Amino acid sequence: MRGLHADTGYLLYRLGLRSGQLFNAFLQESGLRLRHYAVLRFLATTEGSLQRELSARLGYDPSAIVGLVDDLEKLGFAERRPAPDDRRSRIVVLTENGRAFLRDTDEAGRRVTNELLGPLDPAGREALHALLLRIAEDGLS
Amino acid sequence: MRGLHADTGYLLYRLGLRSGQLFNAFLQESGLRLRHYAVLRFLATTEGSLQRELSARLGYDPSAIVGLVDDLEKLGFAERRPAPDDRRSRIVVLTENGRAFLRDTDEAGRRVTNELLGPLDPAGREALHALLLRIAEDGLS
DNA sequence: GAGCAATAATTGGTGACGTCAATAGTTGTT
DNA sequence: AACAACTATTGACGTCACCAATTATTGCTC
Repeated sequence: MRGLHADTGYLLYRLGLRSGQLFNAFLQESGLRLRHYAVLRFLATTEGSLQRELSARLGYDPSAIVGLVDDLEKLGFAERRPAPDDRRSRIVVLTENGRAFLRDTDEAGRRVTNELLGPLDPAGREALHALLLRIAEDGLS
Repeated sequence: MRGLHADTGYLLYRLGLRSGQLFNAFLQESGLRLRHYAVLRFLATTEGSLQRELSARLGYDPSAIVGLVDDLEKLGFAERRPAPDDRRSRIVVLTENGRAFLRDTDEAGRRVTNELLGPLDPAGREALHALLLRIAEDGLS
């Protein structure tokens, strides 16, 4: 009989949970949650994105994007702009406040990752990241 | 500005989600979910365990354990027995049916893991598992 | 150019899940 | 004998993933 942690998939599941919890705890003081942060980080790479695009790239349901962008707009971190070529679409862009927030929290985010990856040396972290990326590319954005 | 997948913690979070979804899909036909499966697998390693112990080792809230063991009892995969030395405690043990279920689904579980780790060669999987184990030992059971 | 399928954002509902507070029964301690 | 600590349990609340339906708009097609 295989042990509890003999399965890589199960390990991933459990560690993913813990990772999400750590991130959410760190974001709590900002009034945001992990999902908001993911949207912000994605917006920072795109110079404006359709909500449909956010949904596809982040893997969140379109209906989830609505509320997330709502919250970010309320905080002044992002805003919806009409798409010039398609009036169905909204283009979500990062505001200057949003950019500042990302700058301010960047270091704290790193601390969280450090805590999570505690027992790993730099080489181990590098290796882990590379392996996860290879899995993620197969299905995730 | 760091990219979306530049952060190992976030990657872990997203892949953990996907892993959980895959496992749940595979378990759906059995009427169980991932959490039940985790309990069964843990029970298979212990020859009887207090609910309190299940909670601590699996990281689920004590109140969650109640429902999980209820379900497993209904399916005949586990049963509660009174603890001889402490009448507050119940000892949860795997039944023969539960053991058979684990045997039957073991191979299907491996298939799920294979799907998840698709792009990785055996050496990569081995390395990933070792790295995850080292992280897991620091906090998880 | 009128009708129609497809699409973007949105709303609403359902079930799983993590978390916390409270309770009943039991144990150990003082 | 009284009281703090502990086990299992119940209940409530908010978040989240998932799915169906709706509105406004676009592009296709006949």
